[in-house]
Amino acid sequence: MAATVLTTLSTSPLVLNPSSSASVVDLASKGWKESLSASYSSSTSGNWSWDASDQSVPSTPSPPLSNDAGKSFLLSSQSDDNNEDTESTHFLFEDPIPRKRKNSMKVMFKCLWKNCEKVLSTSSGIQRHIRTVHLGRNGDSDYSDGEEDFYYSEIEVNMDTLSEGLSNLTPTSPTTSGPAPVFPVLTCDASRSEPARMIHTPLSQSAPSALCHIRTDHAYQATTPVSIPSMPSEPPHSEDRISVSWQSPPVIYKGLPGPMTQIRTVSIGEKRQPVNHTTVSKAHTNNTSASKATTGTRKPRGEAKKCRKVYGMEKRDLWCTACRWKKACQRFTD
DNA sequence: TTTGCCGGGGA
DNA sequence: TCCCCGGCAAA
Repeated sequence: MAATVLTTLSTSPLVLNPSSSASVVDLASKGWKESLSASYSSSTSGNWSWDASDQSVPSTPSPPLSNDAGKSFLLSSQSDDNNEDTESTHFLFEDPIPRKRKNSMKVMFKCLWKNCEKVLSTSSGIQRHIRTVHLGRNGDSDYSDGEEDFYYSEIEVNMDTLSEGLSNLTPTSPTTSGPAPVFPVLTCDASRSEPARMIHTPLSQSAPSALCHIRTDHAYQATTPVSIPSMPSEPPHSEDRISVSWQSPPVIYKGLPGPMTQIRTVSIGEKRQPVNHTTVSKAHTNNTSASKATTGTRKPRGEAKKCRKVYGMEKRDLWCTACRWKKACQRFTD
């Protein structure tokens, strides 16, 4: 294995700096074995535990990556900065599409299990955590049926503000403002594995609003039955169950004071918003919902289906007159 | 790119 | 007043 790695490294164009080869050799000779035997942190007290040693990714849908090539990438990146290795590993192994790195964003994986806020830096780590701690499975086995995917979510953490956030973060109240977050009610006690998927709501509903912007990757997984490895014991309703879990996302934000962009707080990367909101301060969180009014008196587009959407262009005679005249729909009002 | 609809204008 | 449509902005 080590010889293969070294051979790959010697031919890899990525190793441009000869001075780094020493550490590479060092890592290859003694470090890789340790890094492969994933020792996940089983601390239950800390909400922010950093699992830097875990680099095996047993059950991700990533495209197959050559082991040798992956190792060479991994080792060469390790030689640069040890703190970066988990991210670069994640960068290489987790995402088929290279993630845009903005400032110092870091992708973490947060356990969504009730009363468990464990955050790990690798998906395999969080999967193993869920497998062993919550699902009661053998932690040594890398076998995964994919169920763990439903119990953790990917979050992006701005490392610039993480240290600040850590000082304020408490296990019981991770929010700084706004309504108390509703953590995912997975009803694990009733019947854990089966209905949990069905009940699993879009993750943004459970987003702790202080530091995390939870991506809705699981919505994709939920609507894509292919992504769930088939299991012999899996009941035949799995697809029905999965499709039910996809609710219309805008429902989540009803009753909240402003557009959804306003409930996102500041310390997380501004992925969706253009220039206007990037410099907003921490105290400037929820009550800026009127900022959109600066664009004019145009009322925001409603969520309801309109005549055009419902009937289509070919049945335009069924539209309400307002829709026919390109006015605000009167039939499907909001 | 599609969709909702404002604002304006013709009949 | 009815009807149509250019064009803007949100999705």
